[in-house]
Amino acid sequence: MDLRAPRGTRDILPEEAAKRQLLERVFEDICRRYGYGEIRVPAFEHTELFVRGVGDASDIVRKEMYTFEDKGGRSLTLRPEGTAGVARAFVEGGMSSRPAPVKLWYNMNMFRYEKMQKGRYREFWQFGCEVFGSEAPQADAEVIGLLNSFFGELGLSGISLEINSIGCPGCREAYREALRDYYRPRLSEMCEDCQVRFDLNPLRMLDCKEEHCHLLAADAPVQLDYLCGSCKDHFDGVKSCLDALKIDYIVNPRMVRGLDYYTRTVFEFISSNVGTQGTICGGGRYDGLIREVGGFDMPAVGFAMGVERLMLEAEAQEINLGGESLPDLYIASFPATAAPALALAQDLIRQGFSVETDIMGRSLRAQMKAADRMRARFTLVLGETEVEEAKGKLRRLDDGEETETPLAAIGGLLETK
RNA sequence: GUGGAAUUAGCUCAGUUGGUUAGAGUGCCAGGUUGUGGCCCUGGAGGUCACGAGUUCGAUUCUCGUAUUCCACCCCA
Repeated sequence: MDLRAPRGTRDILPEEAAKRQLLERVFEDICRRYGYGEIRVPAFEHTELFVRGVGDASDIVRKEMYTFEDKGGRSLTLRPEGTAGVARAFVEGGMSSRPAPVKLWYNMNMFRYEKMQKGRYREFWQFGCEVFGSEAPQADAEVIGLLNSFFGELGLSGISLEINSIGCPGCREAYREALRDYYRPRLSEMCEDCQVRFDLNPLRMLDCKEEHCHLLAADAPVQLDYLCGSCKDHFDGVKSCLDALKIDYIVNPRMVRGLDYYTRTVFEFISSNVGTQGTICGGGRYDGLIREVGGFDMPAVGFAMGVERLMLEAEAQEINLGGESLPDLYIASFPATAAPALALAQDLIRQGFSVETDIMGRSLRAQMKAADRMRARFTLVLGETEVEEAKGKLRRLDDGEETETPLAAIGGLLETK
């Protein structure tokens, strides 16, 4: 029996948990300032939600879902992404009757059955935002701007933004046909995957890595040339907003996202520090999804960011995410004064300080070593004399300076020294 | 899902051309006398050498399988 954590899952030990907490705090705070409210949705949903929402042509639905049948015979799936569930909750919770736009953020774990690699896990976490109810390019620009602010506040740099427009269903169909017309005479030269993609989703043929397919893609027609008037205007609107926000971007006409629900704007934030899993964040517009999951027509735009990839990026850029919480005071004691020491520690903890005391039954010397090792700011030796006279010496560990003080005044000294 | 590499102490790694009780550094615990940390010294705990089979008198070492991780694809966050 293998008792290790299952493939693709990982433990987050205290040091890493503290760092992630910092990322979470920064993200939450940014979202709050941009006017987004938090949403939490179930970790599993009816399988059909993801099949309809994410799309049965997507790799996620075709081969990466953790699907199981519960004891009631329902087919359920651990969420492989957040948007479908959030969209479902938006409809089910009657949020479509709230004043538009409705702006939501989340921080949730996701599950995909994938082969492991650095930055790619079977259980992973995503920060995400969704804006419901606005068709305007300003909404697209706002979520991109939020991300840009987020990376900026973390001190991350060198993350490039790529954008594209894949059009609405109308102009996309025109483009699909143009693509098929281009590829049809060349189909026999192409790889097996692409022959499948030809019928299923010819857009995916564009970023095939097979050498020959890749060469053919270079001359293939580009979606941007097939945008209808309103989609073109929309894309121009997004770009001019990004310009106004002074956000650099690269238009990548070959970018295709893996989820079927996207319309018009798609974008990725890409880093070179995360190995081949360089996409830290991906998003776009999904104007048809709300109807797909049972609501009325409702435009929406959002993104999801891989928290583990963000961590790798922060680590690579040597961003200080903190992670250590040091005690203000270590109270050393003797067997006869161990109980009063515990009581004094409790008292100071209730005053808001971080205080450690010996729960190992160690010698004084060993307690001092322990205090040093955990890098406590101060120590106080609480012996019988100190207890009787209700005063003691507060010793600052970095320079050894000692201050005589009544025990009742320790809190004040910890604050000022 | 395809191809390749790796797996020895909590961590980073040596090592065994197949042969008694498997090593280092670091970390951890204790001690270096009676109430004071960092440096230093001494001692200790901790490994079924990833797991399971096979070959062999004998396997941590060779072979196969499995698991896990990593790399390149695929794909994505």
